[in-house]
Amino acid sequence: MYLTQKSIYAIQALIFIALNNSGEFVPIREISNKLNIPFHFLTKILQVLSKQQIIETCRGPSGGVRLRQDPNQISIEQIILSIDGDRLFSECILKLPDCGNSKPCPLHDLFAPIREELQKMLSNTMLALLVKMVRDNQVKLTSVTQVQDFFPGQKQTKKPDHS
Amino acid sequence: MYLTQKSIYAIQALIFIALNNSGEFVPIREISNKLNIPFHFLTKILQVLSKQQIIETCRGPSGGVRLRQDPNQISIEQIILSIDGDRLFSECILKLPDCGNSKPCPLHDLFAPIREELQKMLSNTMLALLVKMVRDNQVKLTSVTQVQDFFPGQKQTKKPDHS
DNA sequence: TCGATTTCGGAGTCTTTTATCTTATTTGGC
DNA sequence: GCCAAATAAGATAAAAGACTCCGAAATCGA
Ligand code: SF4
Ligand code: SF4
Repeated sequence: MYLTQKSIYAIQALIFIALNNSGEFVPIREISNKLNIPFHFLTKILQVLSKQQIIETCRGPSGGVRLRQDPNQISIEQIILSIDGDRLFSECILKLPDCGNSKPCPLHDLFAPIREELQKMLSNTMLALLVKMVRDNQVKLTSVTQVQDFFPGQKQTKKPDHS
Repeated sequence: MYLTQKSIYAIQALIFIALNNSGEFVPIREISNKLNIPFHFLTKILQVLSKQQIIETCRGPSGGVRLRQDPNQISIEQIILSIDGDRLFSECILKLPDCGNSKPCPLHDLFAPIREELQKMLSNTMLALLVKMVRDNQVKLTSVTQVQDFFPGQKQTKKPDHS
């Protein structure tokens, strides 16, 4: 598994939060319900993202979470690093006990470039791009739900580019 | 983690077995000792490789395991597929519940090419290459041991290409 | 044949990850 | 002040992965 379940949930949740970036706080319960993410598990993940200054939280009625940074400034790499650390970008494929640059294992020279390419791709992909793709219904955030179902009254606040 | 511990052990063990491809059987206990792989765990891994026709086994005194195929015909991809299945090459990075080609998730188009490149690299890398690199001491199979320590009397049976 | 050696195969244990439950603490509105 | 709504935090449980144990079966040599 490339990412831990935590990172996967974090990315999905942040897309959902960014979809509703009207400045209001989104309740964690709503994210949990709409995306089918275990509630208490999700709260702990969002607490980490809060400490990393990616989101801010507010307790009490009409509380919840919202982005602290511009979605154009949040890379997927950054989200993964916040939750999983640099495991995905530093771990090798063979994991020899004493590996490192000084003692490369058989696959090092073949694998390192691919790992770097993966990291570059993720650092160049901003949260805003994923949000746009979901908003335009080019891709789906969950298996059965479309973006209109998340915000029934809203329905494409941006100008529809087609049809 | 890219590979399971099982696959990592399998690759390391196969390199070790191929290093000693004199036609004799290598006892699993020896592999376990030299490479610091838990013995009973390794036993089960090798049983799978045996069923996959990659190695053959022999019980009793002077028994053990040996390659059934030419190391030039065994790809790293094949080893991984035997142990882990195609998880590494089919799983997505976001793992949406109902994902697939028909309903791509936001990262699909960005991630799929990298995953394919990884698979291509692993299918093009044959066990024999890793064996050669270890034999030439370009890389190490374990943290502290060199190839001479594995087979003290042997010491470069192939003609030394350098020095 | 007998005993030692080695793989085979099933069941069980330990550890990490994932998920749940329960109890605080904060916030806003009346 | 009081209640309801929401996050914070710690303890607990379930699931998966990694590893161990034990008895059985095969093989070889004396
Ligand atoms: S030497 Fe390279 S490929 Fe080998 S374990 Fe270390 S980082 Fe991974
Ligand atoms: S759509 Fe593609 S990237 Fe998304 S979960 Fe499926 S395979 Fe992975």
